[in-house]
Amino acid sequence: MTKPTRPPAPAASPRDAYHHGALREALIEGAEAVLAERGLEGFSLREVARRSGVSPAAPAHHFGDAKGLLSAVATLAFDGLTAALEAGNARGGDDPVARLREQGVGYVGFAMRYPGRFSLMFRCGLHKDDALERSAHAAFEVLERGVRDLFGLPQPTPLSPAQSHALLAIWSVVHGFAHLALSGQFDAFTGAAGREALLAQTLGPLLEQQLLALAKVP
Amino acid sequence: MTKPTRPPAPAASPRDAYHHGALREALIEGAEAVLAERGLEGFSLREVARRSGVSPAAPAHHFGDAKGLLSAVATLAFDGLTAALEAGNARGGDDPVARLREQGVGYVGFAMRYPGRFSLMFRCGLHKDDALERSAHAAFEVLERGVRDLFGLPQPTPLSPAQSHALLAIWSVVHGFAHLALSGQFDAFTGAAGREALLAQTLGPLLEQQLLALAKVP
DNA sequence: TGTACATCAGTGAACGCGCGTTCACTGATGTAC
DNA sequence: TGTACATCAGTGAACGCGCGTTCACTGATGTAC
Repeated sequence: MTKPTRPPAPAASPRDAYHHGALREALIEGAEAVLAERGLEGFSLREVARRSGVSPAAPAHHFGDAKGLLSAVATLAFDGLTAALEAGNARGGDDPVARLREQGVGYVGFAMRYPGRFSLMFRCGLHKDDALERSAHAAFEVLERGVRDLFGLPQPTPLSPAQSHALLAIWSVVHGFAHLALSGQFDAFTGAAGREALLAQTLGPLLEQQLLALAKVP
Repeated sequence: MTKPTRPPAPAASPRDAYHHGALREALIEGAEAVLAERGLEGFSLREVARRSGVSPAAPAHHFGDAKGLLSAVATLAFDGLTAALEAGNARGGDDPVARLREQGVGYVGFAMRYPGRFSLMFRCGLHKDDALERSAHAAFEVLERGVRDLFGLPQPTPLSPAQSHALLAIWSVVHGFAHLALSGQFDAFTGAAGREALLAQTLGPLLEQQLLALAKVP
């Protein structure tokens, strides 16, 4: 969420039918539940309203249309991704390679824990308001900072072409890995170990290997 | 398509309303048009029937349900991807790095030329019949053969763990690049040059750099 | 070669359903005095 | 502190629409004789 507008607490009393107080939060929560359970295909404003216990017209009244609600969810999702990347950074300690590797593990871990949010974030056709752009940019910046650390590059210095390619390569590899893992393409590789093991046993070493190789580009 | 069942030629005469002769092909073509224009969200059997000039019940009658039709489209799409990878191989000449790089360019090029097909291929919830699995496996095998060439590894030899990771990394990086490019995430980088320039100016060098680095893993 | 018949691919009108949207309304809240 | 009133967030019944599916049908094709 962009503004920390904390409503006066969502009173559960049935007499608060009007002026819900936390309708926005309730609708976002409902939308996430629908996305998680039915995916974007099965998403509808009426279903969100049903889960949130409000009238069928409430979501459109509050958010304008489905895109508006989905954009709000995507904004929160980007904030969650940023947090996951920061947590990876922290896990990585002082080694720039380990920090970036753990960022990648955090990226894919986020995607696997919240497939609904993840599929939404990179979907075309959202509203792309300021809040969404800002949250998306914040996530990207964490990744870029990690790459700068890898190359020992201070903030204002522009990345060299090869370094820019390395940045896009790292983003692409974690994004593609997440997408392929979610669509079940790796199930043949992992077998009974399950998708959870992918992160520790496959993605970690894979990224380590790639980052060590890329760290040497000019 | 899995079987080369060539129907006796789709006569255009309006008296051939019954026993269309090429209903399967017409429906697949219609489905691709709908996917390209409206995406998977806007897909419906009725719309496909409308475009194909057949009755609303025809698609379901022939394919069982939407999944059946989409699986047929996905199967053809995997065949197209295989062809794109093979074409890349041919462009690459004798250099294993160049061959694999051009496979990657072919992969992303296919995704950008046919976004509807691409988004469909890695969607969960298709029918996963034998034909689909075979076509998907064929595409993967071209990529795996390219990686074997990179490492100079003959067919029966199993890949080392690091080499398997390299295979997954290459698949992930092209897949993620395609997905991010299609969702417009790279537009900020390319600016006016457009997405077409991404392939030659960014993806090629990016893959070259990554492949040279990966070629050295044990 | 010609006739009778079973098959089954595809029709098209009708169905019930869930959807987004409309619209007159209700009632809690905030402000003016 | 108390009253009157404007505002507007949210209601809920109703709408028209496109959807997948149903079902009795039609007519081209293939086989039997």
